[in-house]
Amino acid sequence: MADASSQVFALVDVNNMYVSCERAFNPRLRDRPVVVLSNNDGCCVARSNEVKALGVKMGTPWFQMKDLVRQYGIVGLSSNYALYGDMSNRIMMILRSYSPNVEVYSIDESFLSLNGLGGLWPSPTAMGQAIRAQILQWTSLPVCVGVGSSKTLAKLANHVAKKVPLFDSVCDFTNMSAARERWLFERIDVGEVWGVGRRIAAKLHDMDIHTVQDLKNASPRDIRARFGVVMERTCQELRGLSCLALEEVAPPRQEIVSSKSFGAMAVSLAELEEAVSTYIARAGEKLRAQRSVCGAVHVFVQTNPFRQQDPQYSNGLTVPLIEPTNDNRILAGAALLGLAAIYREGFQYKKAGVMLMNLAPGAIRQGTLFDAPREREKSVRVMAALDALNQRFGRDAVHLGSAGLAPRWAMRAENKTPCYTTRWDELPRALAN
DNA sequence: TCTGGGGTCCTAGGACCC
DNA sequence: TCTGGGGTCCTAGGACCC
Repeated sequence: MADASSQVFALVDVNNMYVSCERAFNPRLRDRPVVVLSNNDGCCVARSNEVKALGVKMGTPWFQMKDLVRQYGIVGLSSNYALYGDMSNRIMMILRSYSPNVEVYSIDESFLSLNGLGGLWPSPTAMGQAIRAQILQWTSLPVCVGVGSSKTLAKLANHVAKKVPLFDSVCDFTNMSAARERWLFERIDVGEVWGVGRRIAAKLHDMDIHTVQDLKNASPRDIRARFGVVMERTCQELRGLSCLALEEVAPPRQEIVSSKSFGAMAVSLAELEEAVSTYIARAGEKLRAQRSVCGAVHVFVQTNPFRQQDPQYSNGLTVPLIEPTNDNRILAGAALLGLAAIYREGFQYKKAGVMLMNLAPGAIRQGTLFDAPREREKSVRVMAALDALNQRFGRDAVHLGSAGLAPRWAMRAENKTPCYTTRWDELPRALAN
């Protein structure tokens, strides 16, 4: 077993994955600026290099790009996740022929352990170029390869491979002179480091830590005091001390979410029920596929936060299950029960979703059928009581459930209203007080 | 008019117990 | 009258990732 100081990792990452997949099957897209769009063709989730060069950010709404689309002939494509998943699998198969130790990190990225493979290749760079050529030939997808003595360094090397043409898409920090590495690190913003997001980058800048080299030079103790153990690890990894191991087998999910924005607003409870039933079916499939049972079902709904002129409402409720299960009828019963409790008339709903929580290992299981009609009637009585309270204390003085599990950005304004939070099973007691 | 859909980990603070 | 302290569990929230 190699010790931490002699680890070598490679990160293989597909350039502009979704766009490249589309181009693989439609060569006419190769010389054009292309974006792939999210659900309902709402936002841009992948950009070709031409579009990045125009300054279009990840997540830009499609309708805000109309001028650029006219001016530069940008092609907008609806996403095709089945295709991307299939292409991903092909790449991962190729990578497994290069190293027995592969961690599939995301749909377009994998870490490889290169430990003990030194004798097979003249250098990691030669291996990286071989990988790149084979993937290009077999799938038409362009990849970049970064090599480093920690995952964080491999990530950073991958960034350099992408940005600096001199490296020809493969960058190896493990065979680079200290001076050259330092020269590079002094010219890369600290925000490019894996684990340093917008907020932390801003704080680091305030501390006069601007470049990768600055962070590498910082004292891990200070970093830990200011940012916690995660950033301390990042700092150590930059110094070449591997703290994050290769995770070859994906652990089972700890929660499973299924949610979607609606193309057209939903108004009635029946519309939301239909959507939520679909989400439960999808989440339940994933739950059973990983052979887990679920201890609680969270359901949430939300109006369109971008339409501030409309009355806003967002709410969520966690319904604990008496016994953990993966029986779809029970999951659906619980979700619909929760939905009935948080549904309010008079709003235009933009989004709904479910989250399966408190997951634990468990076999496929049949449960007792939920007595939905009776529970539903109970929830209607509870909602009547809540409405009475709200009439007495002013509209929306009392909320059911906690909204915290729905997307935060949409919730903040809403949460400023006095909010009474409770769990479904505690509701009768709460109402009695 | 039109604004994605998933996940993870860590921490602080409160409830509760002894 | 004097009014502890440590451990554990849970939740909400903040940060990050793709």
